[in-house]
Amino acid sequence: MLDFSQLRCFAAVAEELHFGRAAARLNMTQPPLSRQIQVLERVLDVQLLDRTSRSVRLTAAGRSFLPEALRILRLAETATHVTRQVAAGRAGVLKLGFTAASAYDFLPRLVIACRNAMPDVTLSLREMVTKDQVEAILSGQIDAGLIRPPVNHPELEAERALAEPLVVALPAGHALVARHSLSLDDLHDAALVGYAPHEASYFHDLLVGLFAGGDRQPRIVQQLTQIHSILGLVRAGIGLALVPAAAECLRFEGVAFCPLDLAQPRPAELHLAWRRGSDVPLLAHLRALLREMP
Amino acid sequence: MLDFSQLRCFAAVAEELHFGRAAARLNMTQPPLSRQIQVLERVLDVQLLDRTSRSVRLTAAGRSFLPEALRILRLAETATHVTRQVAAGRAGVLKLGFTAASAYDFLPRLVIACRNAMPDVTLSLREMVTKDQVEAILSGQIDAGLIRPPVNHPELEAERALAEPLVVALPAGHALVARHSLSLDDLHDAALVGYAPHEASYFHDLLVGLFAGGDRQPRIVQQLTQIHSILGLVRAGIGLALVPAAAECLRFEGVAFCPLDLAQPRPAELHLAWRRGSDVPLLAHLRALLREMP
DNA sequence: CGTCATTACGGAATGCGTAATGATA
DNA sequence: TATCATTACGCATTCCGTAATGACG
Repeated sequence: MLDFSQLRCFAAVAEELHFGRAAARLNMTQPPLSRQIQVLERVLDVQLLDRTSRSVRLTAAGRSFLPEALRILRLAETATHVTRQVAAGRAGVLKLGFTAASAYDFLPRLVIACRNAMPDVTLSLREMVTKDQVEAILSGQIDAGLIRPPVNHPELEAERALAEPLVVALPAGHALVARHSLSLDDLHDAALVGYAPHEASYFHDLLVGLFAGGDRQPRIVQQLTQIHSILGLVRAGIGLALVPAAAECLRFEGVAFCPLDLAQPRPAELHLAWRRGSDVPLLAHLRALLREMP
Repeated sequence: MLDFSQLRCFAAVAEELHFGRAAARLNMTQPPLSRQIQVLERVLDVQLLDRTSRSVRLTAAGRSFLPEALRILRLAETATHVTRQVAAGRAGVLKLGFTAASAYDFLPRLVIACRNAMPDVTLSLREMVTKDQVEAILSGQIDAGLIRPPVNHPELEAERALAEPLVVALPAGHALVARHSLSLDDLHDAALVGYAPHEASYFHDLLVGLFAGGDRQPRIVQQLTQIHSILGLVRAGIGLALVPAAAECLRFEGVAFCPLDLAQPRPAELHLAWRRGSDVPLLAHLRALLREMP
């Protein structure tokens, strides 16, 4: 069967057209080189070289085989190199899930940082809600996911990637638009567009927690899942909404944003989750990258 | 260093994800298979498989290496196949020189016949005058050439590829156009556009031979090299010309052709020439093809 | 305790290098 | 006769297969 060492021998002889020089180039003596070529010719059942004791010339078949041999050798070379890079986490593909809201500001910054730090790495991105990401991580469809906490599946590990403030979204003409900042007290009378308890449980629970213990609860007039849909209702005057600060990136026409003062200034968290004991080398680099991000 | 057998072993295990089944597929026992994988991993300095005594899984590096390994194996397979085909003369490139006149009729027929008989063969064609073709064959720039005889260089061999009649080219309004055929006698008074003695020595000598011994020589009013140029002069009424029958394929406007009766009915020969002892396997097939051509 | 990957070990084959041979100008 | 590819031969290494070991359910 074909053999890399035979290919190297043939390439050397074909380029030198001289067994002695080729052997020197290969750090070996002529006799074994001679035999390697003979074996290769027997394996192929094709004469590659016309040789007398005075001259060595390529046959037509040899001329056709030489570039193929070089190509195979080059391919083997790059394959080993790339594989080492992948093993070291400096190259390859990382399949990453993300929630819609993280795409507004955080994800693009992550992609840019990744491209700068690891140019040979490709992020394969898929938008999914948190629950689907957990499934996808467990089944191996994605290597990691940017999800809303808490991550309490025993097969998963996670760490915080981002914590951002909440802001109040108001319709452009609203009386509170003029304020520099708002507190929860300012919202106690307001109609609020809220989050669906199952599909957007993280923000739903966050809101419930914020208002827990207060005398008067705000009126939740709708419950939605996606932030851009919520802003649409805000714009239509259905109510105000509490959204993560990244929502301001949307520049939603007819919607204004106002900072919200809270005891916990950055309550909206995004975590990176992955399967416990994952052997994807890229993951370690991605986590290092996340920790360095502002 | 990398090894084809290791690649085959890895491919089998990566596809089966089971050393036992992979070993069976490779017609070997598990232990050497195990070691081949270990050696491959040491050569690459990369772990390709995660294996417990209960399960075998690919690592990220292994997933990236598998398609490369398969590609290398496939390439090696096709390279051996193609090389065998080239050696057998059923594939490859044959660099063929040809004279301008042979391109009118003979060369296209040869190309078609070649394509039908040997679909994996490419003819690389170069128009050159006979003298240049001889040089090009000797220097290896072309493998063979369609040239005008005689071929008397000791390093060359040749055989006749084609013998065609001569025809008389006349301007459209010429008195002799009405004739069904002409003889040399009909031309003894005529002005003739002839061939340059050096650049077109074959046709020059042919004409000289034809009229040798006759009482009155025709008047050679011009000496050119290329047939299409000669026909241009014929059309302008400068004189008649004797050209190979293939020239009729040109459909030169304002030029008529008339058969020429000669003792030797097909005096214009085209030969295939090649370097003596050429080892180009395709050449044998091309010669066989030529002999079968009408 | 059964399955499956790995390690241990003995024998065969492969491959190197040195020395001898053969062919060619 | 000098050069250069090939054949001959001895030695070390590699690699297979059988047998033993070890890990995991």
